[in-house]
Parts: sequence; structure tokens; C-alpha cells
Amino acid sequence: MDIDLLKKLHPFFHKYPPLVYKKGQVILRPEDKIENIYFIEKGYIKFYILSPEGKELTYLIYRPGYLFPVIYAFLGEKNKYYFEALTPVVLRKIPREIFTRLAAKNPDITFLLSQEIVRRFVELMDRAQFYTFGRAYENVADVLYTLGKNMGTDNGKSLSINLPLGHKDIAAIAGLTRETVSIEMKNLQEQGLIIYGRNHIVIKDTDKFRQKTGI
Amino acid sequence: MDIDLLKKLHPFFHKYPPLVYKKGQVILRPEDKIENIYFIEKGYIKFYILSPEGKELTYLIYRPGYLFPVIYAFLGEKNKYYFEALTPVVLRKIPREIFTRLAAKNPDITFLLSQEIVRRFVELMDRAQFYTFGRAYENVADVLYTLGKNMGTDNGKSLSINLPLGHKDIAAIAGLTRETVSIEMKNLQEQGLIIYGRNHIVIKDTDKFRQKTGI
DNA sequence: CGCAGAGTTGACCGGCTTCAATTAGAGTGG
DNA sequence: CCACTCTAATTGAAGCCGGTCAACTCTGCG
Repeated sequence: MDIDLLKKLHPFFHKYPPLVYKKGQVILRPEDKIENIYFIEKGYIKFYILSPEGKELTYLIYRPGYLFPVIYAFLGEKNKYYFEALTPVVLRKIPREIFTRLAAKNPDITFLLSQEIVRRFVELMDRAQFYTFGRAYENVADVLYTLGKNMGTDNGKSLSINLPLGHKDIAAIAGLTRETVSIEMKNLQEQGLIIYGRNHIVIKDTDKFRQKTGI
Repeated sequence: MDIDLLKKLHPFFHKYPPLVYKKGQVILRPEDKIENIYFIEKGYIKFYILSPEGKELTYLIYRPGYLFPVIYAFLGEKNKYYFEALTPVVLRKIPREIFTRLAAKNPDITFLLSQEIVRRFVELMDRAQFYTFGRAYENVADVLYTLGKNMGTDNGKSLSINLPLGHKDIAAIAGLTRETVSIEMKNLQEQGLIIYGRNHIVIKDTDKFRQKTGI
């Protein structure tokens, strides 16, 4: 787990001053030149792109312990993406070249980071299946389940996601419209599979949820 | 470029005997236990998944110099994917734990590999945009362009992809049906933007292609 | 109280899929 | 070299899912 990553990286970043962002604030936008690597100490970050027509597609949500933008940490290309505080966050930033040197000297960090990247890669591949083949309800179900697994707390049978996710946030992850997500969320609630609240979503019975939704 | 990776990795893998596969042969399937890491010395590998209904989704095509399955090299989870020879290939395989040790001792290899993984990550994210927002013709255009950039030879103005890609192969990458791809490929040919042949695709004028297709 | 943002509902539309029938082309064996 | 086979590609018709648009409700909050 990336708890390791949090432990490993924290000492290096801790000497830099904490940066606090409020929910909804954009930390990096496409035009920004990437000179720093950010470390998430607290809170959640939404990583998304805006299509030319202004539609949002959320690729991933980052949790404490992760770094961004990893792409530029490794490749140094031009930025195309948005990084936004999904909740209040505390970050630390470190100049890119210092991070690169750090990674070169600490192969265990590079390895752990690679693991994390691969893990996210797999997550994106799984999502891609639903983008292309999935029905709307499968797509929504997969988003909820994936969020639960990655961000949620596992209460044995149930799974709670304590994030302020509105229908449109879910829509942006699922690649659907808000209206469609509304319909599917209502279905899931009526089937008694989830509880949906302002700041949390609960998958009541994970096995039942997966079985009923077919994911 | 991963020419570096090829150079870096070749010495380590060279002592293992070459494995030859014919076009169309499946090298790894979901049921297989992953005990080895494969290195592509020659040829191209298709990396895909089969949905429960039997539909194929091709995530990526790997070229010489790359390793697979990277996911299991780093994570060691259960395999879900297919790896198949898209052309005749020559591989070398190395036991997983030996590779892991190799990576731990050579941070430069881990770093280069991470770069490659991130590069593929970006490729997949770009594709995801077209899965969700794109029209069929944009989707197809993007597949061709991405293949050209990654696998093709750049002749200044034009871009040749020397792979045996049928319409259904392109459909599996684009996440569309073969019929739809047929229509879009015909459009592209009639517009004089591409030449399509049994073993090659040529994007005649890259700039014009991008401009006309809007990608 | 009024406003803004979030969610609901329903009608309509359109692009892609699905299904089916046909044609074209490549590879094989006699 | 020609029939045979199999897969790939083409074409067309029909249907459906989800998108779009618009009107409405609900909620929290200043």
C-alpha cells in the first residue's frame, strides 16, 4: 500500500512549508509551467482534463501520500491537466530537479512510486472497459466500487466513501452526463444497495452490490 | 525514447535463450500464473482484455525494448489480460524475482521503466478522452495518429505504420464496432488523408490529417 | 426571503450498435 | 491454376441507449 510511500516521502517533504488549499481551489492548470512536485499530506486531489467543449473528465482522485504531477516528475512534458482540491488539502512542494535527484539516489522510492503508478494504470484500464463496453449503470457502479476500494473505509461488509461527491462529480469520472448518473444513483438507492448523502456514499453490502450490478 | 531501455535491458536478457512466436499466438492469457518477465527483442505485442461477452479491448501495443507484464513485475497481482503476438516476435524471458532484484540494484533501469510506464499512462488517458467524448471519426483518427507517432516511421510529412492492422484490430483499440470503423476508414481514404493496405497504413500529411479530423 | 447550486423528470433526437445478407480477398490443397 | 474455405470488409435496415434541452423541485445559505 502507499502508506509506505507516505512514510518514505514524508521526511523529505516535511522540511518544506505546508501549503493549504480550500475545497474547489485549482492547484495546477494546463497553462502552468511545472517547476515543483507536490506531495499530498492531507486531503484529496481531483485530477482531470477539460475537453475543448468544456466537458470534464476526471481520470483519478489522489489521496494522502501521493505525488503530483508524476507525469512531469518523470517526463517533463507540457501540462494538459487540472489538479484541484476535492476536499481541504495540505500539500508540500519541492522543486522538480531536487525530486529527480532524490529519486535517483533512493531506488526504493522510485520502486514504490512505480508501484503506485502501475496501480493507477490498472485502475484506468479497468475504467476504460466501462467507458467502451459498459452500460450506464455498470459504469456508475464501477465508479462507486473503485472509489470505495481506493478511498473508502472498509467496514467488513460495507464500504464508506467519505468524500463530497455530487452527481456531476460522479458523472465526470464515469464519462456520463449528470442526468444519467441521477437516474442510476436513484436505482441503486431504490434497490437498497447504497446510501447517498451530501458528504458520503455507503455501499451497504459489497458482495451484494457487485452481484446485483454485475461488476 | 525507449531506445535507451532496449540498450539498458538487452545485456541482462541476452543470456537467456530467444523465444520465437508466430503472428497471432497468445503468449500470456488470464489463467496463466506469472512467473516470468518477457522482454521484446523483435516484433510487436498486443495487450488486451476480453469482456465477459467476448469483446476485445486493446489497451496498448508494445514495441521492441519493452517488458511485459510490467503490472506483475511491480505488483504481482493476478493476471486478467492477454498478450498476443501482433507480428512474428522474438522474446527473452527472465524469472520474476530475478528481474525484481535487477530493478532494485539498478535504479536507472527502474527510472527508465517508470518513464515508459508513465508514457503509456498518458497514451491511455488520451484515448480515454475519445472513448467518452469523441465522435467515431475522431476516435479512429486518434487511434491512427497515436499508432503512427508511437509505432510508425516519420517521413517528415507523412507517417507510416507497418503493422498488419485490420479494421477489427482498429475497432478493438478504438472501442467501436468493426462496421463503424469500416465507415470511418473509408471516409478517411476518400478524403485522401490515408492509404490503407494489408500490412501498412500511411497518414499522408500529418498536419492536414490532424486539421481535417480535428484531433 | 430570495437566490444559487444540485438533483429530478420527461420529451425528443441522433449516433452507434446490432443483426443480417452479401461481396471481396487471401490462403490452401488438389 | 482453379475450386474451396475462411476471414475481412461492405452495405443497409432497424432499434435503443444515452445525450440534449428545458422546466421544475428541493435544499442550504447569505
